[in-house]
This record gives sequence, structure tokens and C-alpha cells, in this order.
Amino acid sequence: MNTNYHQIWQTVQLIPKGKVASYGQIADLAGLPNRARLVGKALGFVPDNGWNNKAVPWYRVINSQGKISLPIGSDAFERQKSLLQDEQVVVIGARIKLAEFQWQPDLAELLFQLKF
DNA sequence: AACTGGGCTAAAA
DNA sequence: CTTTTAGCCCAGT
Repeated sequence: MNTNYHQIWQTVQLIPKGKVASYGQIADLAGLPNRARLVGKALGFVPDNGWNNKAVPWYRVINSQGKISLPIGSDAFERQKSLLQDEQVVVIGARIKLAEFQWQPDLAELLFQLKF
């Protein structure tokens, strides 16, 4: 697989349970500025069934407006919403409440984990 | 070598 | 609050 995808998945794994981050934020932290769309694409490849959905918590990534980016009412949307709610994240409609952008990574720790 | 369409964004209306 | 607009970048085709 693409190196960029690994960089992205790796960064997404750093989002703590019960918190969320935006596509752009993940792109920046992964060292890929201005590539939010790539993050969306990369997350689309993460299997959401069984064991793997906890290895890479794709559902903790939302858009810059604080909302779930998937089409409202789609299966994928409902899946993301319930996975977030399982972690006590409040979701009203597509909008995330209480957990918006509250993930503040420790930069030193982040860089360490990314093996920079 | 184009061309296209995305799980995007910031700013403006 | 919402929708639009105009940038944006690149993997896949």
C-alpha cells in the first residue's frame, strides 16, 4: 500500500477513544498538509468490520464543520454515528457535540510515535 | 499525458 | 443557521 496511507492510518490511531479530529487536522499531523481529501480516501479503504475497526478508528475523523461527512442516512453514516455514540460522543443529526476538536495531541509524543 | 471525482476547506453570501 | 463558490491535491482510470 501507499506510504501516505500508512502515515494517515498511523496518525488516526493516535486519536483517543471518545475524541474526534478533522480530516485536515489528520493530514497536517501526518505531515501531509493540504491533503484532507487524501485522508478521506485513505479511510475509505479501512475495513469497518470486525477486528480492524478498532485498529484504525476511521469513525473518529469528521469534517472541519464538526459533522460526519458521509451521506446522512446511508449505512456508512449510521455505522459511524453509532460507533461514536458507543464511545459516549454525542451526535445530533450529523453534528458532533461536546467532542468537537477536543483532541489536542502532545506534539512530542506524536512525533515519537510517528518515528520521525 | 490528460481527465475526473472525492468521507475536504475556508470564506462569502 | 444553511448553501455556494472557488480553491485544493492526487489516486485511479
